[in-house]
Amino acid sequence: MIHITANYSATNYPAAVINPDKRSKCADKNISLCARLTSHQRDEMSAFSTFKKYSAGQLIFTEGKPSTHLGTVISGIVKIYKLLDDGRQQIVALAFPGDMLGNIMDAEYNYFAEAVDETQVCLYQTSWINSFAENNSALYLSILDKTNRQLNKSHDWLLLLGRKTAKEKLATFLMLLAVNDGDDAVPALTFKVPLKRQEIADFLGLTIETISRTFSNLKNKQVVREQAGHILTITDYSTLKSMV
Amino acid sequence: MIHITANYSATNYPAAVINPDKRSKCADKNISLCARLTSHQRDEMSAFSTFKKYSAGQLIFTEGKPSTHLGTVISGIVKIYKLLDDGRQQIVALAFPGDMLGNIMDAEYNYFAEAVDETQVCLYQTSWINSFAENNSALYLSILDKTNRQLNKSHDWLLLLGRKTAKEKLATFLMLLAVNDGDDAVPALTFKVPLKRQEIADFLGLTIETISRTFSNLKNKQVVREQAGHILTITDYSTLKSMV
DNA sequence: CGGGCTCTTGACTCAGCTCAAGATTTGTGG
DNA sequence: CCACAAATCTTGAGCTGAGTCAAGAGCCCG
Repeated sequence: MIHITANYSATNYPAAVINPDKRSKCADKNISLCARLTSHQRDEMSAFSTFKKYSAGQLIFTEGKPSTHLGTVISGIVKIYKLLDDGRQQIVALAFPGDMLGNIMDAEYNYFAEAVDETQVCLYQTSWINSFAENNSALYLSILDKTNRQLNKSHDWLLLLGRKTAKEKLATFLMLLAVNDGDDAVPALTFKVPLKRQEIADFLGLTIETISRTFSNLKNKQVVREQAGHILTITDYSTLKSMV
Repeated sequence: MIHITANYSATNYPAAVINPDKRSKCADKNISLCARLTSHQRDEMSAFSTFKKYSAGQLIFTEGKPSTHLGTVISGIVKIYKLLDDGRQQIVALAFPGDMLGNIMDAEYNYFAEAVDETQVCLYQTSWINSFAENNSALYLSILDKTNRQLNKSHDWLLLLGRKTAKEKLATFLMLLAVNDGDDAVPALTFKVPLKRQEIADFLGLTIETISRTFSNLKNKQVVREQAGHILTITDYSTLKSMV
């Protein structure tokens, strides 16, 4: 662990547009990394956060580049993916508001992070985080918590990729979106599917054609309905759930 | 985070055989969780560790059961897996010596951990770990480091399961074993394949027959050789590597 | 309203699965 | 140390779920 005591000002961040509204600080939201901190510590962290906006398709992190920042998604969705040499792609996670991006243990980013739609991200310099956390171990605990959640989700997805059929994969994905868009424990029955067919394919380890056919199948069986703009409605929740 | 201040003695551990050689403490090994601690802290941790032996096939953790312990593999190999209702299995990770088992953030184990061969594990009560780490944040950092490594490996495996062919999967698996059995940066060219065909299948998201055929294929192409007892020799390293 | 994405659908292929039968290895008891 | 039963592994034959290739339809945005 190298602690670089250097320039903690809001420079040196990945290229994108800085939100002109500087009042919007991550610490203002309860979803950020500082949930476990006191309000004083929170203010301190907030002062060193950078608030940024990315539009759909913009890269936030690049695999192999020096890992300078840790982020928290404030709004929007970020896809985390890896590539094989020949271009085959696998989305290894989706980051929703409250989810952490990057890590403080590695020298380089170990995946690509790309905004799926209009996305707001709060960024901290990893060097600053490391210094600050040394005297505020609650922050380490927060980061550990986020990392552990990501690991659990990865494990679930390994089971999906390795052992589920195309139908089960798509059903699981739709349930995930429903739960994510719902309030508390009540899944949403109508929501926007934020990913394109190709992205869903890259998340589920399938091809775009299989996604399309499987969607058609679900529509024919009246399990889901879809309106223009990828607005999806689950019309037979119990059947969908039983496919997961 | 609930800190249960209770009985820290060596009771309440998962059922198995306690090593009669009580002198063998985890902290004696450099591979344990306490690598970042001072020798004094290490002694303290050591006093609360339980050293246990598991024979091949014995369960160490059971998914869904209360998460009472955090472990470190001292010797042997542990398979971490998840199950679907109908019995389909996916090994989500292999834990080699030095690797951590379990977590301190969740109330229940979220996977099965089973000894692949004769395995020695060092166990700490999660309640004790949480109390101790509050005043020794280096321990949180160690756990974060281990968790982050596991996450990175999971991401690599998601790419493998979602996007690689059977040949590429097996080649990747064999390279992983070679690197793991090698010294430093030099992979071993001859090593024991610790998993049975069915376990390799469950790790790579394939069937036992496909594993067998793919092995035969590698042998026919003189890329590997196999002796009794699953002793494998890589005879054409560059070809194997190019398949990864 | 037109051009470029994105999505769907059809026809065909094929990697990997299933089912089945033997072969080989391993573990155990005498 | 051998015998032999059980477990594990290999191989073949045929099948099938998902991939590939190709064409056309829908839809978004300037």
